[in-house]
Amino acid sequence: MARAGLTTERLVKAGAEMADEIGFEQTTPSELARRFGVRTASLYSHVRNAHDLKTRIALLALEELADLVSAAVAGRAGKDALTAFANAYRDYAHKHPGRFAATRFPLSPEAAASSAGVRHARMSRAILRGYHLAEPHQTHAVRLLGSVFSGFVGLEGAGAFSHSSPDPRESWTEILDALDTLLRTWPTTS
Amino acid sequence: MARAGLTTERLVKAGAEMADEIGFEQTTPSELARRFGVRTASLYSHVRNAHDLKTRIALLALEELADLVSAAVAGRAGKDALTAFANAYRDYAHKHPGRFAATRFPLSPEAAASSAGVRHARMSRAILRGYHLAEPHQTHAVRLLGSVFSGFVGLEGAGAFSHSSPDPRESWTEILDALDTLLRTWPTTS
DNA sequence: GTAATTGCCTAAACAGATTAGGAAAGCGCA
DNA sequence: TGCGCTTTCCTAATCTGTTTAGGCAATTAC
Repeated sequence: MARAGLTTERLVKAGAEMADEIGFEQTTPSELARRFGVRTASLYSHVRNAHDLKTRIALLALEELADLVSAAVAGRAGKDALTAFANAYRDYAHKHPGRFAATRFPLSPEAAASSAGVRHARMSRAILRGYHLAEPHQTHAVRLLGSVFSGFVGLEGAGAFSHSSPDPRESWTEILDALDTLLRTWPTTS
Repeated sequence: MARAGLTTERLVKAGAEMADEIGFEQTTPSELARRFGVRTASLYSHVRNAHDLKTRIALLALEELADLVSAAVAGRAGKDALTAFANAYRDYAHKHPGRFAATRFPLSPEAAASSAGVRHARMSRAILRGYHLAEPHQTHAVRLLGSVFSGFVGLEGAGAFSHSSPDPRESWTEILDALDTLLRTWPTTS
């Protein structure tokens, strides 16, 4: 019988594509096996279990996202960098909804430590370099940016903006304007 | 054999408590049946299926949250109302993590229409009344507030702030200050 | 007290996750 | 080329969760 050529990497890659097609929740070992034309049990030599598969997809997505954001931000500063970061993030979520959902999969401390989360944190701080915020204000601002991006894209994906006008893209643009203004005049009165 | 006294309402209520204890994902018909000391199949006279159970828990949580936020905001205006809204929201997520997760369960259009989502939207707009923003800026600001609250609490719950100082509460306070400033000086230059 | 109703049961089918052990494909090496 | 070793995928089996169909017993209504 011809072999299917399973490897951990191919499974995770295919799992990520599957997530974009049918949703991260529905990305299960059995469905993945179906796509490779093998029995479910055959995956277990390459992936520890269902949770491990999802973790690996999450790590892949975090790396991809970090690569894209990093490329988008390179050579930019100030508001230019802010919008490049934000748009790269949002574009990724739109093009790869399943992978984006995967980036929200709760990681174990060990998995989180080996993830691209560190790169994400560093990039957020890099954005703020042009705004000259001292600690602890910089950390607060990093957290605000993360909250806005994560929250907006999450709500948009959940359809929270679907039943009201105007188009979310207009809100996105105006919100980025507002954030830029806010960062330039951050109230450091604590 | 003595009856367990199952009703849809009791099941949903218990399901919500279960979600807070073991997580919304783990809130399944079989586990719920276990807690009531009945067979899983017995639930199916009161709840259509697993998805229906989760939807009902989500609707319950949305109502509860709307009640709490509404009570917190009553009689307040401006920054006072803003922080009351925000804190009620965040407190609920802390006290009821499972229910809060349930509020993010994707609802069908019909379920969403019959949900407390409308109340949430109305309350967000009420908050902004004190800031005198004209449309479409008010809508953009509503979406920003929703994004920040949802994003911050989501990230906090996922442990995204656990491995860096300072305490998220400090960020929360400073972010609310910043939002207040931002809303009072919203850049209407579109 | 009996009839109708309702509530929870048993039984069964089915799908997904996971483990153990087997057979055969492909590789390294004489 | 052919031998054995390793790896890959398989079968078989178990367990858990979801869901439907049909039955008996507890409650309610008269």
